[in-house]
Amino acid sequence: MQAKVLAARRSLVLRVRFAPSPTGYLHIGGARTCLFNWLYARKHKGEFVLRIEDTDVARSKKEYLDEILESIKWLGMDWDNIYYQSQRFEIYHQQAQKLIEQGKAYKKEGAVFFKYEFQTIEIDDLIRGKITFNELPKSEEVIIKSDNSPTYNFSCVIDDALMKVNNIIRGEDHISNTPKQILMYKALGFQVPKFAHLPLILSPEGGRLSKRFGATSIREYKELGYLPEAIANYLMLLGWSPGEDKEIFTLDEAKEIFEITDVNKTGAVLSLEKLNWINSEYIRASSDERLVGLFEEHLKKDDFLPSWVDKEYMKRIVELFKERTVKLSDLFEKSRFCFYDDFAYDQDSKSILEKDLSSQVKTLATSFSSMEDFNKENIEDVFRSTVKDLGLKVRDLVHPVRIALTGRKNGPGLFETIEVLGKERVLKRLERLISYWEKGGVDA
RNA sequence: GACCCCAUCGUCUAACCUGGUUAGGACAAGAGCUUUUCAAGCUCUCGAUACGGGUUCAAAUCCCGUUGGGGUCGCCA
Repeated sequence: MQAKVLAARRSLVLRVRFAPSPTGYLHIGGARTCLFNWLYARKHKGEFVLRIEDTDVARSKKEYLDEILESIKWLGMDWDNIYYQSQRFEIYHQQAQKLIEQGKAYKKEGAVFFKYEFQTIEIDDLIRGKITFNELPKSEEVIIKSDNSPTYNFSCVIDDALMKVNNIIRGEDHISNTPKQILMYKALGFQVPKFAHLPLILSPEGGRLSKRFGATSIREYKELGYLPEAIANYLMLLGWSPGEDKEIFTLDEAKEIFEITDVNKTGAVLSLEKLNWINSEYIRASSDERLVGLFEEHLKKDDFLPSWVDKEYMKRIVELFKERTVKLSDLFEKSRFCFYDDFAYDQDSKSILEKDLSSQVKTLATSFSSMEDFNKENIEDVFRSTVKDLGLKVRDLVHPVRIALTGRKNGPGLFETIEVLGKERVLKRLERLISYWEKGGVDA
């Protein structure tokens, strides 16, 4: 009795799944499909199942599986159940046998074919409404291959039916699989689930996101320095909107209001510009501690971090660059001068160095060297009064000094930069600029 | 080619379901303010209902067609 009640409850609860194949890394498109499934399950207090479609034993790899699972978690999702198709071959064979016995399938050339008759098929799509197929290209379909493994359409139907997946949310590229699958549901005596076909993510050139487009896997985006919340946020925005002109929102907020029926029908072009903007918003909103952690992790991985660097120093660098960081990789790139002295002066900054100001910079260095409390405010006071005494404008010295300290003409505020680098290194770098002028424009 | 899906600024979208908005927002672009540069921030500008027919007092919104774009046509998933 108890079991019966449980079984009834089990079929009532909303159940969705994400079914990745471990033959590659988790793709941007797959991640969004996963996201929408997860959101829908959480919104309706349903169950989110992960089903690993590893029937292609030759192409499936543990490395890919691990990465897919890790990416899903990294983006902020979890799952209630996980199944592996490679462990369920027995089930597929039983179901195929059932069809053979009923005369709905037959063996040929070592494979099992499912045979069906033409009929009009209607899909009641949660996103698109009614989709009608008036004809089908074939009249039979392989369900068990000659190597005994099930085909995608067959194992998919069996599993969705037996796992009681009652809402199938997947990419639009599966629409044309749906009629065959519905025929299989019916032949096997299973209840046909509801379908929702998501629009595809398109590349800016039009067409599918392909190899021509730079990064396609979640893992690559992580390595490029995108934050998981930013990617999840951006992906949700592709085809769905929380309304009220809201664009920056978390998974937690979305899972309260997400509705699959609100998803758009139109394919969405991936825009790195918008992703970058969202990422920069999240970076600016991140705590310094978190950024220091990520920064450190990255620099250690590349064996870049000098041993004298401590957490406090990292934090000051983060403060310096946070506001002008789009991706974490920018932070890594732009802050190199904070760790090493061996940078060259940028080609396009050399024009600023054309005018020889060696004596003025010497004066500045002297003023700096006699300072006791080398903090931002004092540095600014000393800098401004020195410049005034020299009869110069602030900008006359700011630009050359920035190049001396960072190698570039653009960067964070000069006085903050001077403070972070510290007196010793600042003086050393000013020396270098002076000798550059004395040697007639040759960098040491 | 056959079958199927889709159509609002360059891009993502709101308004579409339940016809009545100066068709709104964001990214990008351009201009300005601020300023030691860059960035950020603030202000402003540019910019769309693919086309043609209906239905209706009224159409981005409903219907039909055209055009355009996309997807699928594997013993891959």
